[in-house]
Order: sequence, then C-alpha cells, then structure tokens
Amino acid sequence: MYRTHNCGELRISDLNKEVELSGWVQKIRDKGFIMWVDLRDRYGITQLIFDQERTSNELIESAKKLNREFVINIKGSVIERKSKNSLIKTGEIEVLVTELTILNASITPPFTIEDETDGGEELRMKYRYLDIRRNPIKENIILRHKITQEVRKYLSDHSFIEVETPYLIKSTPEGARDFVVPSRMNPGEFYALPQSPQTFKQLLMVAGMDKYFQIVKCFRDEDLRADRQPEFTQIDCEMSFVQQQDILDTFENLVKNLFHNIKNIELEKFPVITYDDAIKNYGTDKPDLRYDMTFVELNNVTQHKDFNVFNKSELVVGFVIKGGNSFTRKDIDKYTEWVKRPQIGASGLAYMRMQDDGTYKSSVDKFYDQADLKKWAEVSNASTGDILFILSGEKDKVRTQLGALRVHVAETLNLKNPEDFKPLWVVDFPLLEWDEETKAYHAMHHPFTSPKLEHLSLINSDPSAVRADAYDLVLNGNEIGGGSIRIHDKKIQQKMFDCLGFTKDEAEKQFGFLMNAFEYGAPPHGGIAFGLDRLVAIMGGNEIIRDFIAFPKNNSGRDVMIDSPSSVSADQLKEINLKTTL
RNA sequence: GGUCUGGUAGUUCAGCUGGUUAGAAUACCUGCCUGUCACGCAGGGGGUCGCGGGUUCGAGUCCCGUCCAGACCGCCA
Repeated sequence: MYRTHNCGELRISDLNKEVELSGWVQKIRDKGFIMWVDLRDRYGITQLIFDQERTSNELIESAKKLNREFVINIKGSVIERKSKNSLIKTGEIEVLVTELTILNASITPPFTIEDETDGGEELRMKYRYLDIRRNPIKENIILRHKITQEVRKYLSDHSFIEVETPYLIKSTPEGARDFVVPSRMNPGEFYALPQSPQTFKQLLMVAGMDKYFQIVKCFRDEDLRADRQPEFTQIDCEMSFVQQQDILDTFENLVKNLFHNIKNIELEKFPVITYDDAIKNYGTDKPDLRYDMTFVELNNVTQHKDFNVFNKSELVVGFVIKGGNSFTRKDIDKYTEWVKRPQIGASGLAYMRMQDDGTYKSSVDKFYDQADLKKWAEVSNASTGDILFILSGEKDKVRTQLGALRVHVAETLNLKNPEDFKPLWVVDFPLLEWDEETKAYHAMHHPFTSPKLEHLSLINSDPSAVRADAYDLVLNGNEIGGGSIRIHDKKIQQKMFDCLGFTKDEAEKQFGFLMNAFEYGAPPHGGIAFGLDRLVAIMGGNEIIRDFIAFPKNNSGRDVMIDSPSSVSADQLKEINLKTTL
C-alpha cells in the first residue's frame, strides 16, 4: 500500500496522526523559509508542509526538486494549519512531511491542470489523460458513472434484464450510414456495427424476456456535431405487453428518479405535446421549454393591406420577447442579419415594438396603422415594453427559421439556464416523411414503428397523414430519448416495407429473420432508447457531449490522442481481401 | 458536399490603413521572501507568425491555393 489515507479525507479530527499519502504535485508555493506542496488525487487536495525549523535540510533539498505533476509518496504527521482555508475540505490541516519519495517524475505538462485550464480543445484531447486529471472533466466522468449506476438499479428493480447484443451485425440500407467491418473468413462480405440494437431487442421480446435493457455503444457513420459522436452510448429498453402510456409512465419515472437521486431535483409531471403542436408552436420537434416565446400566427391580422410580402406568404408567424422593446436598432439589425444567413435563409425580419407610451412602432408602418398593429398585439398577447418578431414565407420553412431564431434569441438573452430542467414528451410523430431527393417516403423513426391502428387505412391513400405510436423525450431543447410501439404483426410489417419502397425480395433478404420471428407468437411490445451522452451532458449543465466522454473523437471523427483512424499494412488488407485504392 | 470563424512564445491571446529588434498574460528557469493557498517581488530564456505560392522596395498584416481545428447547414431511420 502506498497510502493510509487519500488526499481528500484528513480532517482536524485526525490531528497528530502519522499518515502516508500518495498523489500528484498540484502546486508548489515556496516562500524560502517554508514551502507548501498541494498534493492531489481523485478525492481532493491535501497541503504538505516543509519548513526550516521542523524539516531536515536533506528533505528540503529533495522537496526543491519537485515539480508540477510529479507523482510522490510521503509520510508525515497531521498538524493544524496556522491560517486555514475554508474553500477546501482538508483546509484546516496540513501534513508535516518526514519522508518523501518521488515515485515518478513528470515533464512540464502542455497545459495547466486546473479547473480553468489555459489549454485549448485540441491540446486537451491530445493529452486527454491530463485533461481528465482536471476537476471539471473528472466530475463529469463520475457523474456519468453515477447515472449509469442509477439507471441499472432502477431498471433492475423494475424487472428489466440487461442483455448484451452483438456488435458485429448486418448492414441495412435504412437510416444512417453504417460502419462496416470486413470479414476475413467470408471474403468480400462485411459486418456492420449496430446503429442501435433495434431488431435484437425486438427478438428478445419474441423470446419472452418481457423487459430488456442494455447500456450499449451504437455507431453511426455520419458527420459530427457538438452533440453527436460516431460512437455513442444508448440506454436501450424494450417491454412486452405495453401500450404507449405504460412506456411513458415507466421512463418518466426513471428520469424523475435520476434527477431526485443525483441532483436532488424534483421534476414535475412531464407535459405531453403532439408533434404537430410542437412544430406549430415552436418550429421544432424538440422545443426548449425553459423560456416562452411561443409562436403566434398572424395571417388573419396581416392580410389584405398593401404589404405584398405578407399577403403572398403562406404563413406569417412571430413570437413575443418580453422586455424586447429595449433592443436597440443595432440589436435588431443583428438578428436580421442572423436570419438572413444562408444557414437560416429568411429574407428579412419584421418587428413591432410595444412602446412605453402605449403606441406601436413597427418595421412595416408604411402598410399598417396603429389600429392594425393593436390587433397584432392583442393576438400575440404582447404588452408594453415587449417586441414582436415576425417572419413570413412557406409554412414549413418559416416555422423552422423562426424556431431557430427563438433558440438564438434565448441564447443571446441568456435564457438557457443550465440549472433549470424542463422535460417534455413529444408524441404522435408522423409515421413517414417524404424525401425530395429520393422521391420516396422513408420512416421518420424506423421501419418497425407501429402506425396508430386507426390510421392504418390511410397508409395507401394519404401516407403523410399517418401518425405513429412514436414519442421523444425532450429535455431543454435536446432529444434525449425516443421510442415507439413496434409492429408485431408480419402483415403490417410487410405493408410498411412495401410503403418504403422495398420489394418483397429485399424485405425478405434484409429483415426476413424478424418477420419470420413474428410468425411464432410475437407479443405486442414497444420501447425507448436514451442518448446517455446527451442525458449526462445536460444533467451536468452542458450541451457539449465530448466533455462527458472519457476519450471522445473530434469534429472529423478522429481520436487525436491515439491518432486514429490510420492506414493499415498491405498485408492486413490482403488478408481481408481488400485492395488499396489510394 | 456547403457556409462561417480561427491558426502568432510551452499555453491562451493582442498585433490598426503593409513600414525599426513581433508584444501581453500565464507556464518555464534563477534569485529573494517568517503562514502561503490564483502567494508576492526582481531578473532571465523562449517565435519557421500552419504550409505553399503571389502582389510589393517591404507581408504576421493584402490576394490565391492548401492543411488543421471549431460552430453550423446538408446528413444523423
């Protein structure tokens, strides 16, 4: 043993104890006559002291050789500090060192190992093992551990069985791009890494496991974002003999339980909003409910004047920003520029100020008089001191644009409080989505999602009107979970594949194993999968999931620490029957 | 595939309309310092201004290309 105590546990009650500690040198404060060394490990910091009166010259000499991040072992006695530090748990004591062993020296680290490091993103990733020594990252990794432990406990307590499903599976054309793995033993053939264990968990339901979960890595070969990694972790769940409400109840409770046990926060009953309402009111299927700015449709009060932009628009829609009349002209210009960027693509931003004297001032005063504007204010429920932002255009586009503006305004006004948590369920997703590029419908969720039975007859006549028993759990504007009631009837599953443009042969080849299974007594079932990385990040008050993954990949899917991906030898390629094309 | 932003000391950044020897902070090294805890004080070392080309008497600065990083759009059932 290298220690009798860790660096976070000694207290005033341990006075005069002879102790042995090990850890990293966090900081040296050498005052000449006296020298302090902060010794750090995962548990905390303990101050070591060397001084001219009580420490041998020999020991002081070897202490002077210390430097940041040296790994040392010391023996000494716990003494009371003359001046105490209330900021740390061990701040009342220090250890007067009697023996010092340097276990391993360190060269100077490339960035400071402190909460507020001077290191940039790339450098921290390259030296991730040093980054994890820092408290914020360390705490994130520990938070992740706590959450997975609570999830396992909750689900196990509710009769869920954790089952591992294979990582080497089969590539399918639906959904995201697959990572593929060549098979040496089967020349010219490939495995695919799972985008999710979807079909396996359904087969476990057919197998009678009744309730399944798995904390499992999933893989998608798509471009990355701050909240998207090529390999990520899902809390994957499935239940038999359930309807949508059973699943919502079970997993709403799981989330409430997590917040209660880990953050000591009691969440209220989650609101349930339909997909259509979410789009109509917030312009997105993952609305952030920490702030209001609900959409108001203004077609009725803007038409039949001489303003052609509004007259010609399918939808005129806006939202009220409380206190927004304080925006300067410059502020508004900035928002206008923002919506006109190609990423958003609006052609302009109209506004109306509710001025302190009760009059209205709008960017379209030329076309609308005070009486007109008063109607706008009434419809949108705006009051003195507010501002109304308005976009117009084609319905779907303008809603998306305004939805993005809503989030942007919240960001600039600091309305996204990371310690505020506003979950909701979004339900009744469309079953199918029209894809302009391929001129075909594809499954909005996945092809195993059950249409609402009462909509079944619409599948052929009006596919886009069909709603599914599919739901997302949204937290602070992020989709942290999604699931559905699945199809368990072979005929409906076949109809679904048919609808998605699969021929009978293709469907049989890709998913025959599943449809066969449905012929042997498949129970009604459904489930949900949570994005663990996002959930942990949001619970940790952040939206950048990289900081909650021990060894993440960068924007271009590279691990800059191990420098992966990398090329392989010609021999390796030959063995798996691949030729280099480069 | 696209848009935007950035790349200057170990690190984080400043460096204007092109003009002496490229700066600051921090880290690092040396010395001093009788209770520090972001210790303080004095001094010191440290640069292929991402890379390649061009314009110019002269380029960190302007132009073109390229690489890298980050944010976003497309994409992500």
